[in-house]
Amino acid sequence: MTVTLADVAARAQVSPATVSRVLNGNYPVAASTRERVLRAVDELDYVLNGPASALAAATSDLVGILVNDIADPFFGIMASAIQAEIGGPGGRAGGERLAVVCNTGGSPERELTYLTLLQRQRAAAVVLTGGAVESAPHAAAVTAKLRKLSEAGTRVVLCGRPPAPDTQAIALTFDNRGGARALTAHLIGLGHRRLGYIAGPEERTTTRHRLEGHRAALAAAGIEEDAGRTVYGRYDRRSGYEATLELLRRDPSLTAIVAANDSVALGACAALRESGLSIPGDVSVAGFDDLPFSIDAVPSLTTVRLPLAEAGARAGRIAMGREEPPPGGIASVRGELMVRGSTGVPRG
Amino acid sequence: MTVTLADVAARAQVSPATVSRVLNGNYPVAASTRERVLRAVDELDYVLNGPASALAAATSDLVGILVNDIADPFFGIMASAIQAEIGGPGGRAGGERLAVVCNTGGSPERELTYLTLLQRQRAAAVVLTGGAVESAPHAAAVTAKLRKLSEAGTRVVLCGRPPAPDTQAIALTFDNRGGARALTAHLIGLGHRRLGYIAGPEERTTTRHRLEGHRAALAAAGIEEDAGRTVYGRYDRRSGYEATLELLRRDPSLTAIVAANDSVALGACAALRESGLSIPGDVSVAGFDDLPFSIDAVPSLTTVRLPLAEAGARAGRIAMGREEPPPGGIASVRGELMVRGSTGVPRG
DNA sequence: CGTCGTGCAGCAAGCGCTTTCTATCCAGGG
DNA sequence: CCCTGGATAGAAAGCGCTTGCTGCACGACG
Repeated sequence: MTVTLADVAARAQVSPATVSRVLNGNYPVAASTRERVLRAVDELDYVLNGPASALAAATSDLVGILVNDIADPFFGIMASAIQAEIGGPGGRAGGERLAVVCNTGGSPERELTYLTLLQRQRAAAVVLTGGAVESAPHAAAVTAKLRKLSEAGTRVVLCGRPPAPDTQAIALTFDNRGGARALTAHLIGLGHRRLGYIAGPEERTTTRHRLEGHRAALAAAGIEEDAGRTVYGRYDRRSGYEATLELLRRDPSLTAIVAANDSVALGACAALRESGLSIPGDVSVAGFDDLPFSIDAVPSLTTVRLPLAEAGARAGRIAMGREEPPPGGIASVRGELMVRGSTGVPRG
Repeated sequence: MTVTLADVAARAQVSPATVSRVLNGNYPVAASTRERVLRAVDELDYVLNGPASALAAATSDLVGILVNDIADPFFGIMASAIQAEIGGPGGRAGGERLAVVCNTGGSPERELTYLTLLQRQRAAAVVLTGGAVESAPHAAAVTAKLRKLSEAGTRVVLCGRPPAPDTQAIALTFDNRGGARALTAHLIGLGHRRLGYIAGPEERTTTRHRLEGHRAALAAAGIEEDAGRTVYGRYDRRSGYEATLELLRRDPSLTAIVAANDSVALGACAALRESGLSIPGDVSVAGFDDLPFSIDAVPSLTTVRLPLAEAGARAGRIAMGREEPPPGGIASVRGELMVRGSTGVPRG
């Protein structure tokens, strides 16, 4: 029924071994023979059996990209960049690889299961993007998995995710702490003293680091911390909307709101507007990430730009062994403060 | 080095066959035996060799999801919904499948290559999302590929993509024509007579259908068509920005701009604002898709909501054989007109 | 003119798993 | 007490491909 290597060999009047070598091109084959084989492949419309060759060669051309939320452009942009470098089809010539993105939905179990699935497929490389969940048992499980993957020859790269100690994994981390600190410092410099903070989900590294940066800036300015001014939520618009209402209820005198990311900030803007407050006249708002839509918000969003595409591309290249990993296997990628219309001097 | 089925068998003191059966759970195995095997699996930290089992069983648990642009939430949302149904890890219990999304970047070649790669992996199912490129040779190539995939037992589902005749593929198409028509009709009803249209890339089915709907509404209202009022671009913000400037140059008296999608509409809004025109006071703007950020635009965007998540979920279920395909293998999914702040009565 | 090196092609042994067919065991039934 | 059959477990034959090694020309060299 299905065409196999042997069929091609028969048609080209050569041995299966020769066909295999023509297809893999890593062994001398006479030009005339090669041509004959190629013609046969074409005529029979032959497609290599992936599992069979992966089994025989003990390697596969699968590369996994794990993301927390594929519907979020933050991950989409990184995934897109990573994948462009992996080659996927159409990358640079040679070794066609199947770059696949796996959506964990932020769930530790799914993350682990995907890792197992990729291990099962003997993936050539795996790139994990975005923040990690901080629960100790989960972290340990992931570490163990990553170690095992490395041992099996799978290259592991972390992109926008903190390093995994005791692991061979290369890490490209975002300087969330520094970015957040600069952002809040900017607000403080403008004169703000009562700032609300809308954090992401607890137990996420990204959430913690950004919050720490925010608090560091506060502390540096001698502003005492008020636990009531921090609300945890998710990394989406809705969360920003609700959290803002809550913050306003707790303290109507807030003059600025710092959001965990741009989507959250957009939700915050919506809530403020509906509450009859102007931005930045009554309340300044700041986001994080600088996703494409942020510049289109009205007023446009002050935020911290993360070089998502660049970092992704680099991670992809490292995963393919086309770029030297950073010294020590760890590199920190800085964000850039983008001051725009949504932040201003506080009223009165 | 690596643990194999045989190792597990040895440790559990059973035959490899039994281990396989325990793992696949489709053959009676005594409870005590099962337990012993499972313990051995655990102790040895055994991970099934995917390629090997795919080869032996002649099926794999890979499911491919093709998208045009993974950084675009339009696709992200669909992909996410599809994948949630595929199961991926964490779906419903049983057969864990590796749902992978492949980013074609809108390129026909990459689409084809990915299809081949998936065929090579003997994928269990493939879901193609979004519009197709209309070039005849490409369409023929895709059709041939899809047919071959079906023959090989891969289930093929099209989501938000026109049907592929002469193919077994199930199609869930969006009624782009109808939605676009309703949208433009709404504008006409408001009193607009001079409307600009920013289309997507030419040669895309989605582009053509939306444009056809727009023109149908125009024709129905007896408004003569002016080719100069249509500009082609890409499906992104930038394109909307530039196209708007171009439209304004060609005819400063436009009272409305209909965009190919929401991102384009956002770009249009930015261009209008910078040109000193108010929305919808001077010019009304409408988008398409109703992506999450559209409601946050200021003013919020009038658009056509496409049930991306619902359609994706359904496509996913059909791909898994968990839902009956629609009669005839084709279903049309309607959009819903969302009238919001960005459209209004044209100025005097 | 014999021999060795080189360049290509083929042989055959797996890769690790699934699955058909067969063997075994034990409970009942005749 | 022997036979039948249901319930489990095992033996072994591949699945389609890769690759180390062998085989065989042919030209060059001594």
